[in-house]
Amino acid sequence: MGISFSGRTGRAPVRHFYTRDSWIDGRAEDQLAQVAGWSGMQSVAGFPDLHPGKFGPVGAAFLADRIYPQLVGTDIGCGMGLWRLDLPRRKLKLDKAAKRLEVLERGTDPAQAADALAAAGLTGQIGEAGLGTIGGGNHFCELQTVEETDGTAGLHKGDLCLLVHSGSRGYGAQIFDGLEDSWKAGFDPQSAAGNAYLALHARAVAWARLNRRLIAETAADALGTTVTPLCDSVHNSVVAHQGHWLHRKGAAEADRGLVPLAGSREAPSFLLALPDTVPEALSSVSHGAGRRYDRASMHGRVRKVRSELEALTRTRFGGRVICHDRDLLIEEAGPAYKAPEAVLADLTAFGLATPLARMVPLITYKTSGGQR
DNA sequence: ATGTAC
Repeated sequence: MGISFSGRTGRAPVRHFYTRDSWIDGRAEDQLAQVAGWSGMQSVAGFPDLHPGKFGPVGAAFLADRIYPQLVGTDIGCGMGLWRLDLPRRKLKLDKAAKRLEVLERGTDPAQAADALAAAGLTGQIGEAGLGTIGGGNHFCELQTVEETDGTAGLHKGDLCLLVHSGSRGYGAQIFDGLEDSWKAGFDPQSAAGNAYLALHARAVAWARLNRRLIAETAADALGTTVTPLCDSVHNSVVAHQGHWLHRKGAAEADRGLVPLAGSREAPSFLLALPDTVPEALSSVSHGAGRRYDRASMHGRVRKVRSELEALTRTRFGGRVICHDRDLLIEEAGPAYKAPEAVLADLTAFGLATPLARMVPLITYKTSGGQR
């Protein structure tokens, strides 16, 4: 028994929006319960892509009367954007396109980056380095083709799309790392520290959004075409929500209409429509399939012989994976992820989402760089 | 997650 002076005492309610059909790591559920006991926590929602994270689980939303930067993490503003490519499938030569996407390695050139940042209202102390680059980990730029759709989102069967998963690169990390350790672990939103963090957080979100757009535009330009934006959804952030602070960690915004649900290089992705009619889901929804196996354990699941590594660069859709970093190729292999179909089935069963389109990967671009 | 800490 204890006394808390910050609103709710005791454990916040935890709602999970998944069934036993979506494989959930018990350690992630332990993390969910643990965070529900943090000071000022009001309500917690876990989604079917739930998996363990560093300070708390990924694939969850947390409503609190305090701000917890560590729940957002270092990659403030990370998200997924989907663009339709103005290029017919028949004009696409896979290997040639894969080669052309190597321009993504360079990022936006400094002069153009400065202009783009200024146009986005981002001036002053702000990182230009890294703008227009994908980054590491689970980030990618994926060329996909629409296999199935009802046409309502302006997509048609056979259309080409770009799904970009990236974030605020060094800029967001610099903001998080610059916080006092005690602030990382939570602070009062009314404090000067709270306001300073929220201002920097807003800049990182804008930076990350711009980054995804520049990646899509650069990729389209390299392929000799242009893009039309469909949606862009942030999944690492904190925003004001019903008089409290809503933290999303690997959870997409369900109050902005459409979001992409990323599959993997070996599984389809979906475009979702979101009714946002279930208050306990905290206006949030899954951002992807979610990890099944952690990075370290993936190394024990792949035999490091040339034939097996080579096989990881070809997908069951006849697609290509461009990843010249051997460790990353293994850690992000298809089997590392849950089945997005199971995640989608749970989301629809709980009334959180309706699929509008199903896309399969043709080129999953990670990096042309060497080993790490 | 990070022009990466140990």
